[in-house]
Parts: sequence; structure tokens; C-alpha cells
Amino acid sequence: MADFEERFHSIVEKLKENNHKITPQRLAVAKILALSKGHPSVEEIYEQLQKDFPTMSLATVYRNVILIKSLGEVLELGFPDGRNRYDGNKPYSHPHVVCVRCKKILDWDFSNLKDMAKRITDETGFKILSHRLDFFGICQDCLGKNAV
Amino acid sequence: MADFEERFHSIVEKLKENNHKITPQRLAVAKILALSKGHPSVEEIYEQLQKDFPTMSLATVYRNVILIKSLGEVLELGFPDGRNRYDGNKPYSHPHVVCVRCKKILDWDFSNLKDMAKRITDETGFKILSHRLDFFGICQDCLGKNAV
DNA sequence: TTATTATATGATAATCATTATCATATAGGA
DNA sequence: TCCTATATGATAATGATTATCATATAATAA
Repeated sequence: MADFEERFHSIVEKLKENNHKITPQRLAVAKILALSKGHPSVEEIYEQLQKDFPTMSLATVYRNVILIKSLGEVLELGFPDGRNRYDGNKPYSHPHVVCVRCKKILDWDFSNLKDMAKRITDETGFKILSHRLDFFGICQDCLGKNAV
Repeated sequence: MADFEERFHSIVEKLKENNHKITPQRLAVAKILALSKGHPSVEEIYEQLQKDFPTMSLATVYRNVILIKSLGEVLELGFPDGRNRYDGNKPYSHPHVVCVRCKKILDWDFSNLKDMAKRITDETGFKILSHRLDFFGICQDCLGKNAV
């Protein structure tokens, strides 16, 4: 099973397990989240759905993204300015590299953060649930367009 | 010079260097940011100022926090839900440990992130400007109050 | 297959942090 | 002390997100 199919299947299973109804709109949002490589915002998901679901409400997209997030099947990335971004492809905590100019977000695999979490628990008593590691910078595309 | 005095001095110097007027309100905001250990929100700064500056506008607090941030003298921490939090005591990128229940934020010193930034530049071409590493969990106080 | 009912949707209003506006006040130099 | 650019206070506007509510529909049972 391809990666995105596995993710899609996993999201749908979670929805069923928790007795949420399977609607076309819900499936459509789940599919986009499962496919998401570019870390879309709710607005972007909404726009992508306009073609197939021209009557879908923005509120429905919000509701379903939040629902799927509550099931642990999508990772939410918030920023001080602008919109939240979502990763349904890798719903667990992981590092990112963010272009502050074009808002591109790349995944950046890297481990040994678990060791750090353990150290924190030992030293502060915090029960660590998740983490977030983001590097902010300017991507190669943007550097090319406009010298810094 | 005590740590907070040094920070306060540094902020005021930056303001002067950039030809910003030194007003009592501005100094008061700078002072709170320089002293900040608890990572206050704008609202919290505003409340702290009510005693000494009962007529100060919330907008003035926002304006000055943003101004000081634009001078690189305060670190802004955004979260998907709720308010931005500010660190004027350590205005550079550094890890945090965040309690998702009471919103307490602790600093967590840790280095070797620079090596990681260099690796990212080598492999993706990003020019890294800053980073953010946050661990989210439940603090000891909150764990005590209410078993998890 | 149809009826039933809890839940989902669409449309839109409300919320909340943040930002913009604008008349008035004031810091800092002349 | 005067002058002027900038800062402040009060408040409206914005933009993302959340809540509301009437209507529609998925899922279950008859």
C-alpha cells in the first residue's frame, strides 16, 4: 500500500473506531491531509476542494481538520503570524525547515530528540507529550529570486 | 550589572540608536520585557502596567513589543491557540519546555543546534536565520494537582 | 427498502488576538 | 520656549478560528 493510501486508511479507521460518520466531505478532507506534502493551511485545503465540492463550507473543512487532529492523525503547526499549517502525512512531532519568505515547509528527519525529552523529565519533572523543532530561514528558490 | 539591567540597557540603547523616542510607556514595556522570566503575553504586560500607568492603552503595549521585537531585542513565541508569548530576557532562539495545561514556559539551555543548522544549509540550500525547539508536556505542579 | 434519529453540513454570526486609524499629546531638537 | 515628527489613547477594522442554528444526511433498525 502506498504511503498516502496507508495514511488515508489509518485516518478513516480512526474515524470509524470513534463512531464518526463517513461523509464525502470528511473523506475528501482526510484524503488531502493524507496526501499533504506541502503542509497545507485550512484555506488551501478548502480551495483544493472547490473543484469537486463547490458547495462545501469553509466551516466544514475546519471542523474536519480539527476532528482528525483530535484523533491524533494530523500534526498542527502554528505560527505567530498567519495561518496554521497541517501535516497529515507525518502526524507525529518532527523537525521542519521553514522559509520565512514563501512559507514553504520541508520535513527534516532527525532523531535523538527522545533522549532530550527523557533528560527534561528527569530534571524538571515535566511529562513530555510532544515537541516541536523548527528551523526558519530562506529557501534556495527565494534566495535565487532576490539576493539577500 | 545585573542580568536584567544589562538587558534593559541593551533595549534602550537599541531604541536610541534607531532614533525612537524614549517615552515613559516605552521604558516601562522595555523594563518588563528585560525582567521577563515567565514569558509574558502582551495582555499580561498590559496588566502589570495598570498599577503605574493606569491610562496606558493596550495598543501602546502591542506597538512597543513589536518595535522592540523588530530591533531583535525580544523573542516572540507563537502558539496555534491563544496568545503570543515574549522573552526579552533571552531574545535569541533557544529551546523551551511548555506546560500544555497551565501554559508555563521554562527555558531549556541546549546547544549543538548550530551544527544541525549547518547540515540543513548544506543539504537543502536554506539560509537558516533562526530556529525554534519546544517540548510540550505537563509540568510537575499540574501533575500533582490532577493525576493523569 | 424505508423510517428514524443522532450527527454533519452550509451559511453566517461571534470571538479573540492583533493591527490600523486618527485626533491629541509629547519628546527632543532648534 | 517653540516646533514638528513621532508616540499615545481610544476605538474601529481585520483575519483566522469557533459557535450557532436550521436543514440535510449517514447509519442503524424495523
